[in-house]
Amino acid sequence: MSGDHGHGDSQANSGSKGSDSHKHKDKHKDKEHRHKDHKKDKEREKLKHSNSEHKEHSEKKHRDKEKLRHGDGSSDKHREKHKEKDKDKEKRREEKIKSSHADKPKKEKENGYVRNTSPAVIKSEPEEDNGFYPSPQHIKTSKREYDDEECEYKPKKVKTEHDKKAKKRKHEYEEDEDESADINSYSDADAIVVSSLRGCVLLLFVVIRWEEERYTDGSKWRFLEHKGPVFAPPYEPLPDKVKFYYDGKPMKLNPPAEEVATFFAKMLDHEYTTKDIFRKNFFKDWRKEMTSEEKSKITDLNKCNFSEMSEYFKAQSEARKQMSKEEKLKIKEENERILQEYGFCIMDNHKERIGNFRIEPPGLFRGRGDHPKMGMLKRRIRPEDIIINCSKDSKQPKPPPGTKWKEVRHDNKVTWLVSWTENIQGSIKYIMLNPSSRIKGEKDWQKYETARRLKKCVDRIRNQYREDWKSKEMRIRQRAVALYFIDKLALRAGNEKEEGETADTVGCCSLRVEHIKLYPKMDDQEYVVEFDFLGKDSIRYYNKIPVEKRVFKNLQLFLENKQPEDDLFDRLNTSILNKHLQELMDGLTAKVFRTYNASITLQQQLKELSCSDDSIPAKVLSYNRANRAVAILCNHQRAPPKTFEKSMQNLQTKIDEKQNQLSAARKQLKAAKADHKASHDDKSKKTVEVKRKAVQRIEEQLMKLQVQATDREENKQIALGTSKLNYLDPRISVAWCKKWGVPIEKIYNKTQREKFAWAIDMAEKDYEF
DNA sequence: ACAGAAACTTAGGAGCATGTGT
DNA sequence: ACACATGCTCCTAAGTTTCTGT
Repeated sequence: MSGDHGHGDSQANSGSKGSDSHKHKDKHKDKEHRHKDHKKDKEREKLKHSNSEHKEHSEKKHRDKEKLRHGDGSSDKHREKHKEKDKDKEKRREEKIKSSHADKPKKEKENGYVRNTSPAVIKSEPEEDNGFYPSPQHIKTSKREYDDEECEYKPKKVKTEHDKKAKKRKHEYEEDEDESADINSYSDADAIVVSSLRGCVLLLFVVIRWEEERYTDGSKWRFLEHKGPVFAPPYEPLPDKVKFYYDGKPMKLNPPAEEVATFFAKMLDHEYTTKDIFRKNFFKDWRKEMTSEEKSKITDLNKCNFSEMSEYFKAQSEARKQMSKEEKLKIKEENERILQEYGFCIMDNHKERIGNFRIEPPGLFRGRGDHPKMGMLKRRIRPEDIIINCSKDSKQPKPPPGTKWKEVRHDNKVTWLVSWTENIQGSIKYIMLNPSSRIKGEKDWQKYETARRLKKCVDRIRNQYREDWKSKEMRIRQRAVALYFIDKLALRAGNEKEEGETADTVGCCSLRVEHIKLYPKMDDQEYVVEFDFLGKDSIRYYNKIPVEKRVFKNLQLFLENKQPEDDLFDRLNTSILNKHLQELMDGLTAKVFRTYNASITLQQQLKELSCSDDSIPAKVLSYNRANRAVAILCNHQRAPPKTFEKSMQNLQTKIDEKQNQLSAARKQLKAAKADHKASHDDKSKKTVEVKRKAVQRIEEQLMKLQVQATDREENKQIALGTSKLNYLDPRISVAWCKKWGVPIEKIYNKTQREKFAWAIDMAEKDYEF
């Protein structure tokens, strides 16, 4: 598998800690060989450019391409939080800082490092980005202002009078409940609303949502009506012929124990059913469901044989695939009916799509990465577990016959419709609205507006933290270095987590000593920091970057007298950091940096890569590359598709074929030309034209295939979706499409267009983030 | 001021629907 | 018409931030 990617291996493997990585063969091996090749080097080059926003950071960004997924079971090291501070150590560190601070001016001169920002300048800036919110008039007057003002979603009651365009829109949208309304008069983005209108008696005012009134008191809605959740179907006991064997002997289980056994049987093909923790947790929870008789008999999971059950389920799913068209249609219709009945709610004057109206079915918990609770039983949720949230004056949802809700409340300070407490972590789960809803769209918009406000003061903040690297207080230095990482590397904040409750993953503030390595010199670079840790979802973050000398020195200081499992930033946590950020800019938190850096990178990359001479597919490739730069920045990875190699080969075959076709066509053209030269008649002239066209067409097709191949290769282990959906201001993409004449459908699929309807509606081609 | 709970966003993967080429 | 690849939808875990109570 690695043989054909020669030069990527050393890097890839250097970070692989997995001692039992062989267990994960197919998937894991692939991930381990996320290799570096020329294309990727190019990519990396681009990324460097993309960070020119950080130009005041003197060093260039060197991002290592190898973002490897970490093997399971590699760090079952026992950890102890050394939160108890050793007073002596502390004192010594503080003293060291003081002394190093004392001789700083000298050093600074030596370095020729001059601060170019006078305090006065720093001070003058806050006035600009603090405390200014546009009046309602600002928001209304024009589209441009819509884009450029920070339409801060500080709940101001804004009843919008619409500008021309909005009026037109309103006219279009403002059909009332007449369900025979002409579907064609609705925009694509509202197709979902339209389809929901069919067969629906509910009153509906489709008004353009993101221009509607907001609430000043923190309430999220006035009216909320829905039908409650859809519960998982009840358990259907297995037919008698399907047997479970214990110690080689058939044994009929009672339904509760049988149900849990089927959960295990369904997962038999998964590698994790072989894991000790998984098996242990499962067995413990399974036994809780057994009768005392079963309990006394079944004492060893290794003696359990679930294979008949497993076969049965495989056969069932096979049968489902083989169903006739009619049967499939019937199921589809039933699903549609349920969607229509339970999938929508009325919030204020809109009928809105609900996100997840189905209650999570029971099953075995599988956390990601090395999760201590994997295999535990996720219990069935009953109506008695459910809290309903709706408005007092709405028609309350009815619990299934013979059951009761746990509670019905009317809390309009929150956006959820239904909640319940989950039994694995004891956390609360919610049913909320779809991303296309007004309430989510507005929030999304607000998020990007906050990021844009950061754009205005990011220079000031960067100067500030660079200044803070010199502070005499340890906590301030730590805060400043952490913020630098968050800004430069788009790391997550990194909350503390309860040990033993979840997989051992970290973010910036929770980095431990063992997660970084310092290299005063590496190849031709100085002050290189190597990061290697598991982040959210146990996705490995591996990166080597040169940092400024001062950062490097600080890191050395933070590492002094610490054990590998000690916190790197022992005087810092997310709440301290965010409090600080809040003082720097209203609404600023650590994650805003990720949003800001992602969006600004996209904008820059698009500017750099787009070329008006390009064909549409080439432009789309440029877009995907810009998108990819962001995904790399944010470390959004995916497992290479199972069929990757094969599909790549197929594509290559197609390309080869096209090339043959092309040379054949060219020959024909040549022959036709010669023919024409000889005869000079009309007929041969026509033939030349026909052949010329053919060549052209084939050239285009070939180009398209090649572009496709490039795109796919570059995308092997990078997931574009996450950044597209959560980090990139959609107005940038919309504006780009308008500017370069690329249909929006090339960039966003239907769901995405629904989610970003607000942006599609408001961004013009000159929009700037 | 802090801890724990609540609320809400961000995340990757499974599985299914759809489209495409033969 | 069929097989197969691809893209999309759903699912729900895992984060961050905010709120609440002491």
